[in-house]
Formats: sequence, C-alpha cells, structure tokens
Amino acid sequence: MIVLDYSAKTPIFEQIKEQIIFLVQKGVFLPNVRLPSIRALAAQLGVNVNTVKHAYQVLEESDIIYSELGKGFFVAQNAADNKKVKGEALEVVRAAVSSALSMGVKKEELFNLIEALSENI
Amino acid sequence: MIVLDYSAKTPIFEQIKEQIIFLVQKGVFLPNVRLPSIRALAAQLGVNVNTVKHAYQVLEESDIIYSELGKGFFVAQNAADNKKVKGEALEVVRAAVSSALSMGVKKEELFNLIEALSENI
Amino acid sequence: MIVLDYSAKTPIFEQIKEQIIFLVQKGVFLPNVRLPSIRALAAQLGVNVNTVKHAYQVLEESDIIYSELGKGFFVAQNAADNKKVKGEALEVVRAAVSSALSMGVKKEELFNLIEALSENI
Amino acid sequence: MIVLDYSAKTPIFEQIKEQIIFLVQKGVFLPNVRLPSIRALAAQLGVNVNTVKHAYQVLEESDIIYSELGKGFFVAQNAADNKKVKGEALEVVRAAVSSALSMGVKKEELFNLIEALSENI
DNA sequence: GTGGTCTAGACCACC
DNA sequence: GTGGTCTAGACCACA
Repeated sequence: MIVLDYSAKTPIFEQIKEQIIFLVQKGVFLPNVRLPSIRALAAQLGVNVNTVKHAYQVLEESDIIYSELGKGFFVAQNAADNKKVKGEALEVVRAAVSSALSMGVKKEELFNLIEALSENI
Repeated sequence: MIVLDYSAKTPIFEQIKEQIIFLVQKGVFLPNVRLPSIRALAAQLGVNVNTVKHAYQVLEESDIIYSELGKGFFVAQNAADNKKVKGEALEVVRAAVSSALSMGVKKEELFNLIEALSENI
Repeated sequence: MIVLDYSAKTPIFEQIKEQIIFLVQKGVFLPNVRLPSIRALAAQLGVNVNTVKHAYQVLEESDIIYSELGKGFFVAQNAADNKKVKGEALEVVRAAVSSALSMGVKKEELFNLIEALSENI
Repeated sequence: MIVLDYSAKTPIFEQIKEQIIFLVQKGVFLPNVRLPSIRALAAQLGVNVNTVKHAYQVLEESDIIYSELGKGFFVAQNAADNKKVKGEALEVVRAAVSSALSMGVKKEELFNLIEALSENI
C-alpha cells in the first residue's frame, strides 16, 4: 500500500507520513482503526524502525493518529479533515508558487498544472 | 535590494538565488552586467562567503550568470527567459500541489491562492 | 464501578490500582472482603488478564490487599489509611509541582487548582 | 548549568528540556540568544547526540526555541512566558493532585507541600 | 562548524 | 507482542 521513492529528495519518514494521510483521506484507514505496528511497517517497507517511528510521531503531533502504550497506533477521530495538515500543505504550495511567479512563470501555466494534477487523484 | 528571511525554511543561498533571478527577470540586472562580487554581497547581506558562493555556483549551472576568472560574475545573454529555471520552479510547484491534493486540499483553494499571489508581483 | 480512560497517559494497571484504592477509601470495599477475581475483573473491563494481575500485585506490595493461594485477593486490615500509598502519591505531586513551579507557574494557580479539584471528590 | 539525574524516572531528554525552560524562565537564556549546539551539549552532559536533539526538537515544537539550519538553535521571542508549556505542566499537576486526593490525601497536606516547594525556587 | 535524516542495535514499561 | 527511551555510528545539506 505504501511505496517509497529512495531517489526522491523527500525524506523517507515524510513519504510515509504523506501516504498514510492519503490513505486516511481516502477512507482506507477509518477512525480508531489500528495502524500496522512500527516494527511491522518497518519490516514491510525494508526501513529502519526509527524511521517509521518518526513518521508516526509527526502524525501523532498533527492529531492524525494517536498511540496507546503497549497497544499500537490508531487513526484519530477527525483525521480525514485535519486543518493543521491542510494548512501546512497550503503553506508549502504558497512558497513554491510565490517563488515560481517571481521567476517569471505565468499563472496560466500554474492553473494548467493544477488542472492536470487534480485529474489523476 | 536583496532581503533575507532567516526564519523561513528556504535556505539562504536559495533565497539569494531566487532574488537575483527575480531582479534579472525585472530587468534590474541586464545581460553582461557585472554582479556584486561574492565578498561584497556577502558583506552587504551579513552572510557567510560560502553561502553567496553557493548561490552564484547554482546560478551559473542554470546559465543565469557566467563567470570570468579574476573578473567576476556577469548576467548571461538570455537570462531573463531561462527555461531551465522555470522548469525547476514548475517542478517544485508540481510536487507541492500534488502533495496538497493528496491530502485533501481542494483545487479551488489552490486557484484562489495563485490568484491572490499573482496580484502581489 | 471501575471506569478506564484509554486515551489518558496513565497506564491501565495504574488506573485500576487507583480506583480500587479509591473504593477502599470510600468504604465500598471493606477489610477482608474478597475482590473480584483477576479473570473476572479483566473480562468485565475488557482488559488483558496480565494487566489486572499487575494491578493486584502492586496493590499487594503496598499492603492494600493480600492474597490467599487458591482463594483470591482480599482487602487488607488497615487498607483505608495506608501511609505508603499516600506517601507515593504525595511524591508524585511533589515532582509535578516542583516542575511546574520551575517553569514559571504561579503557586496561586496551583492553590486554585487544588481547591477546584477537592470539591469534586 | 544543566544537571542530569540518571536514577530518576524522568527521561533524560525531558530533564534537559525542563532545565532549559527553567534557564529561559530565569532569564539566563535571553530571546534570540544561541543555545549550545546539539553536539556540544551532548558532549558536555556525557549524553548521546540524539538525546539532546530530541530535547531540542520538543522545545522547538513548544515554541520555546527555534532552529536555523547550519547555524544552531536560538531562544524564541516570548519563550519566557509560554502558555503551552505552563498548560502542560498544570495538566500534569492536575492529574497528580486528582490521584492523590482520591487516595485520601488531605488538601491541607498539598497546600503545605506547595508552600514549602515554592520557597526553594 | 551546524542541524536533518537514517541505520542498527539495546533495554524498558505496558498489554 | 506493543510503543518509549537511549546509544553509537553514518551521511547529507547548509553556513
């Protein structure tokens, strides 16, 4: 379900985080459902335990998931509509768009880009 | 002319690079005009020499500027309409937009964002 | 009679322990009365047997309850006024208060907090 | 300046965090002042780099300090009066006091405890 | 030099 | 079994 791109500049833990958010978004992971354990996911992805742990910690700090000691991680109640996460994502877009515009990229190009990308979701 | 934001997550060298491109874009720096020397700009910005050096190197690799040994750095011929730079900027936007969309941000929000940002240029 | 809060950071066995002490305190469990069996309580609370076992062990070590092999656990003689337990509880409060004070919390805030909490008992 | 208690149940990173907050509180560390680097503090305390890193990360998430890549960590603007930190500290006290009261500790004992502790700050 | 990411291994408390 | 803490080491990007 989760695919990693080691050649990407995005850190592994970030990729794991994003894809879990995506799965929660899509309703694949429903509220209060248990996520794969840190160890299990690490083994499955061929990645270190600490890397998955980092991803889970960040997700927990964003209130996407919560942990219960000795039990595991679970999807939070309103995880699918998390304003914090969307706000951060928008901020990243804002920076990128702002930079692109200042370099002479036309806004029409950006509109086309978004239109094209939103069809592949 | 160049303003740095140390609190931003964008690296300093990147900010320098972007703002030089912006100035070239705007016609403030015309082709074959000499840029401030690495040391001078570093002193002016209160930044490490290596940081400016890095920015200039990246600009040179993108064919925005060129260097003449012992003379300094100069704005390249067609610097104002550099496809490589725009392509890279678009790629960054693509990644950010793609990530935002996968996290449930609506494309209308992105359109509004771009519209708002493009008015401030 | 015992209510667990899985979202709390307090371990489950600790919650069970505290609430049994509370019930003993209140006179709901009188000396030499038999407590529910480990298995029964575990089943009732929907909790692992080892968790209840752990709680009972800790209670036994604090002389709140005692066990008779093959018969079960019973409330100890002077369980309602157990100095060891109160001492430990005070030590926890001491650490928390000490930490809060060092972080700039005013003692008036702490007084108010205690006043408010002691009315809900 | 920072003293660790390895025998305490409080994690090392937590102790570092608390003592830095205390130093900020006391005005020893003023806003925008640079903290010792992760490596330097780790060496000084005889502790692993990751442990200090963890402490700094938590402090950063609480807006007590901020980081600048390649430069270090700095005390945040209004670090000395951080509501988030005080709120969390109060919550810990609340839990401890609530537990102590339910175990039969008298509120007068708690008042005396706080009075005594607040004189040693 | 700095912080940021990642790995590989350990030990602990909890369930 | 689970997550939480800690260690010891590596490599990278940035200043």
